Amino acid sequence: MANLTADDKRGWTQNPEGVKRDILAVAVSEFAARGFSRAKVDDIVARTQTSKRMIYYYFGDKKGLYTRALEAAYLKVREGEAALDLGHLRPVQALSKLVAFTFDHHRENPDFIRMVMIENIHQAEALSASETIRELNIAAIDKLREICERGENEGVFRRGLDPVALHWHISAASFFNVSNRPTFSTLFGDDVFTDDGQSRLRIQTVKAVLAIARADVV
Amino acid sequence: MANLTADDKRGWTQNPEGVKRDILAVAVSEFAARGFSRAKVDDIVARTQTSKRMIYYYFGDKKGLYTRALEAAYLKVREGEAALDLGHLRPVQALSKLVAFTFDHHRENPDFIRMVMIENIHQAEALSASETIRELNIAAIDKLREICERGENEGVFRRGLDPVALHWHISAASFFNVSNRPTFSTLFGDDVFTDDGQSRLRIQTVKAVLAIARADVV
DNA sequence: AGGGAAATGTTCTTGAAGGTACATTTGTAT
DNA sequence: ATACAAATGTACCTTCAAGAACATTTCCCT
Repeated sequence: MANLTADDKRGWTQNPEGVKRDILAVAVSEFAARGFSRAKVDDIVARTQTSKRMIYYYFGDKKGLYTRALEAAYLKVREGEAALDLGHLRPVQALSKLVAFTFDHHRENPDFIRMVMIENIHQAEALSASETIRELNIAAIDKLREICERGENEGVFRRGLDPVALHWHISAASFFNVSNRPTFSTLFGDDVFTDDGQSRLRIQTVKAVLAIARADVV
Repeated sequence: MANLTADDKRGWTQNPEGVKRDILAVAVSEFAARGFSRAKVDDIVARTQTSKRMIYYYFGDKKGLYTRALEAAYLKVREGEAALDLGHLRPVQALSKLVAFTFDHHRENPDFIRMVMIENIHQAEALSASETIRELNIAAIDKLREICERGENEGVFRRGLDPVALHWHISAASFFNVSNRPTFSTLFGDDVFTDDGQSRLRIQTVKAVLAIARADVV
């Protein structure tokens, strides 16, 4: 029963890649929803077309599956980011667009956010071990660094602007917006999470980041 | 062996309040460090002067202990905030001070931050059930609301400024700074977490929030 | 002083969940 | 067509950890 594409009249068909994809997709969703310990291998398998056996066959153990799921989540998100083209925009516009995009992109990928939350709870143990992910993120910041350089050269951004610090600010808002929604809305209501509220927050976040970057803001 | 204050020559002395405090303090630290499922009741008890029996006697079950630990963490942090006096400052200075204070205060209370992270992973289940905590937070935002009103009246802040949205921005930076340190430093290095880096981030965060609030920023 | 309630110590039970053993089928190379 | 490796199915085992049972001591009230 390990076939995802079609046929199964009798017995089963081998489909290693399909099985792996199937398991990984469910694992991301399950780990993201419940965290490492609360996610149960049996539950993951139940949402799969395959058997528990295959998880251990392909991923070794629960920890191995988790690590691969984390990588898969990063890969998917970074792929989405790669589509963004900012090269033709002036620095201020490019930065504004990057912030707004990141804000929306994080909103659209709650599973990714939650995987990162879980990693942080676990002191980034699995993340540290993954060379793959480190490379992905270096690429992610290069885009921002290029904008900073152009902005400085044109004199519209402060000199000595640190792209990493800027990335920190952009991430903080965009990440917190998703990660802390449960507690925040419980304590302060849902207003900032309505469409209008989110739209206001996005604008404010752009303004806040520009205030840090621009040379003409006191 | 359940005495925290002094004597134990033979047998033991009853000390209900001390025992509860002892358990709660360890529970906060343990839950914050490992999350709900990975925190083990036996481990908590091991760091305590009491026995497992007492946890179930006073807190019912693990979940009950967790809820009380969450409340304890909130209480402690909100107490620290209450010490902050802003009434005599002009709005811009008051807001600046509040932001800088929050930034530092979150840094100094990583256990609280981590408890909130865990709550968010768990969809704020325990938080929703706690009336106590809700009240604490309403009080927390009143201070900010008062600053906003004064600032609007003096014409230095925009009209229609939403204190909750402002709180969102302040929290986002201050919270993310602690919550995402493990993954962020793994991916982008420790620079922003050195004393100098943190000092720069704090200044930038103040500037960013002011840019949102002030009437004279484009 | 003594009796009942509150607090604490000690030991055991049990279920869930991660992981393994063993068996079988499918695909592929010669 | 056959033999071997890869892929999958099924059933079981083991351990860990939450919580309960049972026993004892301390405190307070009259």
